[in-house]
Amino acid sequence: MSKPIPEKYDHKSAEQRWGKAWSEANVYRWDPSRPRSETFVVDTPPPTVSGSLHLGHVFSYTQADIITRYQRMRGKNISYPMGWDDNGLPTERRVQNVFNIQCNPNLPYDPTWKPIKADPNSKEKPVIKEVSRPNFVETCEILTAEDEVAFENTFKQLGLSTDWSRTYSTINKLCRHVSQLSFIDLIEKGQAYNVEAPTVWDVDFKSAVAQAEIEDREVPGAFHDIEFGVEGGGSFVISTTRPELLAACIAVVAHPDDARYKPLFGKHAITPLFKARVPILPAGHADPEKGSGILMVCTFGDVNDVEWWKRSGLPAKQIITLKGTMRDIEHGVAPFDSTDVAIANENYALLSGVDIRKAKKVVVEMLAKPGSAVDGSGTALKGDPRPISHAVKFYEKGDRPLEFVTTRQWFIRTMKHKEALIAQGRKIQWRPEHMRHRYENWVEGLNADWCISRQRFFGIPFPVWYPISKSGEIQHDKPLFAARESLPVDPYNDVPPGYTEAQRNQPGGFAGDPDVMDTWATSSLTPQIQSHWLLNPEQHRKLFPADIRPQAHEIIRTWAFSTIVKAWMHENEIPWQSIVISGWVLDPDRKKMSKSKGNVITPQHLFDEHSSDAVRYWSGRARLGADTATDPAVFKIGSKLVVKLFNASRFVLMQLTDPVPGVEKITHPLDKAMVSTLSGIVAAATKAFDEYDYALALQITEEQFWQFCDHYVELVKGRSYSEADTAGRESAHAALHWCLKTFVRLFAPFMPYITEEIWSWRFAGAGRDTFVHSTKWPEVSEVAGIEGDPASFAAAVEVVSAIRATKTMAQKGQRWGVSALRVQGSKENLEILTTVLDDVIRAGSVVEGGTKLVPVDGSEGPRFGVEVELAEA
RNA sequence: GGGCGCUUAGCUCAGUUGGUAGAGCGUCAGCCUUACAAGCUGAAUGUCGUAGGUUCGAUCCCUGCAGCGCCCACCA
Repeated sequence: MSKPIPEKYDHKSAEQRWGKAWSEANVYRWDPSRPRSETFVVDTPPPTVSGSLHLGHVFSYTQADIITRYQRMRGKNISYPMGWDDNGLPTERRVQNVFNIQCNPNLPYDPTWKPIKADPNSKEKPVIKEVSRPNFVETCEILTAEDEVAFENTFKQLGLSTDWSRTYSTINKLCRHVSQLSFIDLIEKGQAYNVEAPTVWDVDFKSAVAQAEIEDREVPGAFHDIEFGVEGGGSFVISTTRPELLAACIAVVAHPDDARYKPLFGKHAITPLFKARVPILPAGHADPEKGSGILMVCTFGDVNDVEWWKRSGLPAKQIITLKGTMRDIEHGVAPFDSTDVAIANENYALLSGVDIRKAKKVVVEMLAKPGSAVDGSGTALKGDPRPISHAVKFYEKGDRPLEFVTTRQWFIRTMKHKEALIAQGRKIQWRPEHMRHRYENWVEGLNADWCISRQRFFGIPFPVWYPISKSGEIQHDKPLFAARESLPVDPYNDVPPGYTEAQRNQPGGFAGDPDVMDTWATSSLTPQIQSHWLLNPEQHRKLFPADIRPQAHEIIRTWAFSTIVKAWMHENEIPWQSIVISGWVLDPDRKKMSKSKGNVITPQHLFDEHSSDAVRYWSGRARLGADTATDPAVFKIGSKLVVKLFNASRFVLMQLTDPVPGVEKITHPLDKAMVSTLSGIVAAATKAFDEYDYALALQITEEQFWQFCDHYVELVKGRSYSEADTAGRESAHAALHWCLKTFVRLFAPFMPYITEEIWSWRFAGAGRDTFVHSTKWPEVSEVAGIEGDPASFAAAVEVVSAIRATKTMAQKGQRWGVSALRVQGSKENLEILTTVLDDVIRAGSVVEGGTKLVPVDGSEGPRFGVEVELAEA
């Protein structure tokens, strides 16, 4: 029953020992045989496998783990697999660098090829080898597997109770399968489509980007005042920050009520340099207060341009290429329409093929030249450019502003479903509740459908081919979709039904879709990946929708949003009952921890120095959604608590008889009071946990635990050691045992190692009770019928504290004797005190017969007046 | 410009049916007390951001304002 109790606690060996024991006993395995009603499903974030885990991961994953451990102790069958996000751009770049390879999707799979790591110290210019997409994916899996081992070790040391037997990675076959199924399903439901249209485009990555991946950055710019001519005479000045788009100008607009420009509406303007004849029209989005109040519409400068162009029916003048250069004049794009083709051509020749950053300078120089004005009388550029600072859209991983260019992309319809998506969000419990606003705010602000295609190589391909006409044109409007049964496919290595490989890229043959899916197109399916969705409908019913989605708040607009979209479109469901949002980890100066700031803290040395339990304690103290500063003091408090738990448990357990009396032996009023108080804590902690307020549960548990150590254990010591008072001793032992067992269970979700250690000494039993993490969460019913009066405990504490204070003021040790103790109080309060007076006298070292209780009237002020007389020696 | 959150002791933070302010850390003073000196005992510390309002009474409810942080939008 009981094991020898060690004298010192070594957290490092305990972490190793218990980690191994849990794993061998499969404590965290999901049991597929149990029904949905007994199951608790966690939709864990798959961390991006690149670099290392930092304290932010530790913080948020711990919070989810605490909730999950609580649910497990409540008897739930936990489904909690870890995933690795190794899909997408970060991995693609690393694989390229580490192996000196590049993906060429046009190559066939080469089963004999093996990746070789490049020497990172080599001074020679690397030779880049091109490999097929399947080879590239395999290489990626090799590289990420290494990181995944490191991640897994860190998470295991942290004590995450994930089911490591069910780990997935977002590029693996299962995820490719589910992602492609999702795509086909959305095609069939009419929610996915492809179209050639102006799309947000990153010129460095040469890929489309979704609205969710765009961020604003404040950058310097300058207003350039450019004079336009008016057909039939006259002129006006436009202020623009993007003079390089002048050649792409298709119209000029001003606000319908703007008196300055009203007379011009319906007329035509003539652009400088290119002498294009463009209409002057009213448009609501023009702000009379901004610039000169009149602006040019270019194809395409911003969202307004795109919107306006779509409605106008005017032909686009696309002058920016996918590479971020001005289109070549050879392709016959210049001069578009012009009233003076020769001059337009001459001017555009200077821009042809030029990088857009340089093009701005070139255009400005041309505009500043005498004679550049439309009527030839002076310069078209009026005055000097006026520097401003303004927000510009960037791809979140990019370095150059985004452009709008016309490309063919796959989209998922979100714009027309805003209402439904908000309604779905309202069916989900958000913790903290106010995070729901972020979601609704985002949905309401959507201005484009969700673009899911990326012009990258590494990722999940679209299960799509296109027929090629006899004349060699790829027929994008007649896509050939893979059959569901054939998934997953790679259209560059697999052949569409009815074709042969020989027909690939041939007139009359077919071509594979070259794009891959956006990472979020896969991450949006994490609940369905865990449940195996269409691949295993029975398992899906047991695991979908999930119970909780833990995640960070900055990815509400990406991960949470896209997951809600998919669950709704596929099955008209919410993906999870609750979404619990963790806050950010801030450095001690309250700045967000991030790689780019260089203030990232890695967890390993914190584990070593303070123990995993202490680091978890720090995470558990922070409330959901609250940004939390890294405070070394809190880690210290955590390790102090670990040590205290160890010492107090050791002390309590060593004084207990074997076997320990059952709770029915708890008869002493002080013991009953302690038990009742703690049972109240159990009820409150349980309620807090059910509302995902684990931090409150920890706070009240911790508070009560220190009370237990400082007061109860001290008060009860004498009785516990007593030879004479058998009933009193049994009562004390039974109470100490139940209280400690209860504290250990209450702390278990937060500090899995120290609690398991203590559990093993005396509490471990068979089956479910083998481990504290599989045992039952404490329940009030365990001590049903024991109704103590917490006031008696409080009375004892008050009087003992007064005795201690007297001794401390007298600079005496606490063992110093008390020759006389006089307590004044109301009759009722004295009666309460009397029930526990024996413990008070022993704990305070009061001489026999030295105690006097004096009843007084009135109950103002403190409950007792305590006079203490210290013994001479 | 729209939205959200925060503002309580030197520091980190608790404080919901509104009733004379709490914890830990730190500070100070003591104490080797039948576990724990990585301990124990005790002490000091706040016009609860600001200005109004509601109320017998406001840290808590309402309004304005300020500072900090975040999300979104605009960005010619």
